[in-house]
Amino acid sequence: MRRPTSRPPEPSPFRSIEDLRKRHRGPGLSAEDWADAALWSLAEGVDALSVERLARGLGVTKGGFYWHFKDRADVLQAALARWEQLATTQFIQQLEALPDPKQRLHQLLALTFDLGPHGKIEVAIVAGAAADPHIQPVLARVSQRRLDYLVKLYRALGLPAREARNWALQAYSTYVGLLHLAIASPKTLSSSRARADYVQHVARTLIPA
Amino acid sequence: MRRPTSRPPEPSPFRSIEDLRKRHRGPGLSAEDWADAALWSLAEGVDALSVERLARGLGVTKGGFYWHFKDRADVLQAALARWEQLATTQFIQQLEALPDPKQRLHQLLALTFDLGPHGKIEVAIVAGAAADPHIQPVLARVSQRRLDYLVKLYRALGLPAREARNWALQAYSTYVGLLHLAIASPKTLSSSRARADYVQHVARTLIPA
DNA sequence: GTATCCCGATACGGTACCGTATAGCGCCGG
DNA sequence: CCGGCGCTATACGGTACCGTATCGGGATAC
Repeated sequence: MRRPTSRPPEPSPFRSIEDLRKRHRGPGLSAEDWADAALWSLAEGVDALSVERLARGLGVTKGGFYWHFKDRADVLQAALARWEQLATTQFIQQLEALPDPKQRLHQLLALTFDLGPHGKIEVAIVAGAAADPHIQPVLARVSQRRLDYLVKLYRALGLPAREARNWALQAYSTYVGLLHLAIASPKTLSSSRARADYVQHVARTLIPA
Repeated sequence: MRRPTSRPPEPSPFRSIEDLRKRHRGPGLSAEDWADAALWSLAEGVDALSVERLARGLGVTKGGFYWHFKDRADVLQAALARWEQLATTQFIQQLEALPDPKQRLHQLLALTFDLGPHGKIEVAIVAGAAADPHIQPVLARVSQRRLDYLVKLYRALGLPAREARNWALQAYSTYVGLLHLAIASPKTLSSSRARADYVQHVARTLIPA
């Protein structure tokens, strides 16, 4: 690793348009290419993310890796930073577009319980790798932000602080449990019919009013 | 590994009284000693369970390990078999002692939400290592049995099959979510005051009648 | 008191990683 | 057109495991 010239402050997980332009002028891989590959590799488990395996997956040797990153923890952190962004800010901003709190809560359930394209990553990180020392602090921040947002939603429904906290905890726990079931009991809730039925049930019980 | 003489069929995780008597006649370690150590080591994560680390922890070298077990997967399976017993049969039998279904459900919540001495192992396996290839099949069986039992409980309350299934799924998801929070957000619900409050809330919302 | 069983010590070869060092190639700017 | 920048290939030494083989010693059983 020499990395003598320019690199942005690095917590920002998305590059600007200019950066995207400059990309791929040569056949070489950028730091973002490695970080992206690392993020997708994370879906196979944290242990699956190894420098040499990453390089093999990209069709190169690990030679260039240490030009971009200090070590394995460095690229892991970069990948997790991108996920953290996806998992909190971006997601919350989507919901903030809706006006009615109750509507937001419904939308929240519909969105989260219908695992999207990033679902595999979400499952792998939250339900599958929570105990990893590298994951844990990131997960702590993500959970906190999600819980805080849920509390805010329930408070907007008119609930007192303590009640809102309990509802938020329960709602988030239920969500995490669903992620867990994707691993522990994949055939349960495999049919979209059963899923829809379950979501409807959860929506009834998790929205107090 | 020679292991030429007696060893029981091995899925049975608990030894008989006679076996316990015969134990510790010499300073040597028995297969159960290794399996116990493996189970406790599991609380530190699945990767933490390695043959040589286990031996170091027991103050010996790995020399004798392969006399008892075929390989690492063998002792892991033995440890998980013991946990599977604790996590399903024994637990369910405790509850079956109570007569009233509703009472059972309350007791279930009180017991599970107050993580006992085996709580660390439960958290580590269910919330921390679900994705591990060795854990996954065990976890699938455990989840299935727990869910089946919950469905049975809710049906005993008079709910139709479909409803009971949804309630059972939600109840178990909420429980798994709590385990997850022990990792992802340890300081939340750290005070027994907040825990009790939350359990009470959950009891209210997870018991339909 | 001796044989046998149980189990630990030691040593070995193999795999999969890690991080470092160094040399080389294509491309782009001057 | 050429030097350096960006990136890669190769090679190396180190760590932590794995599973195997073999020797040895203490306890027990007879």
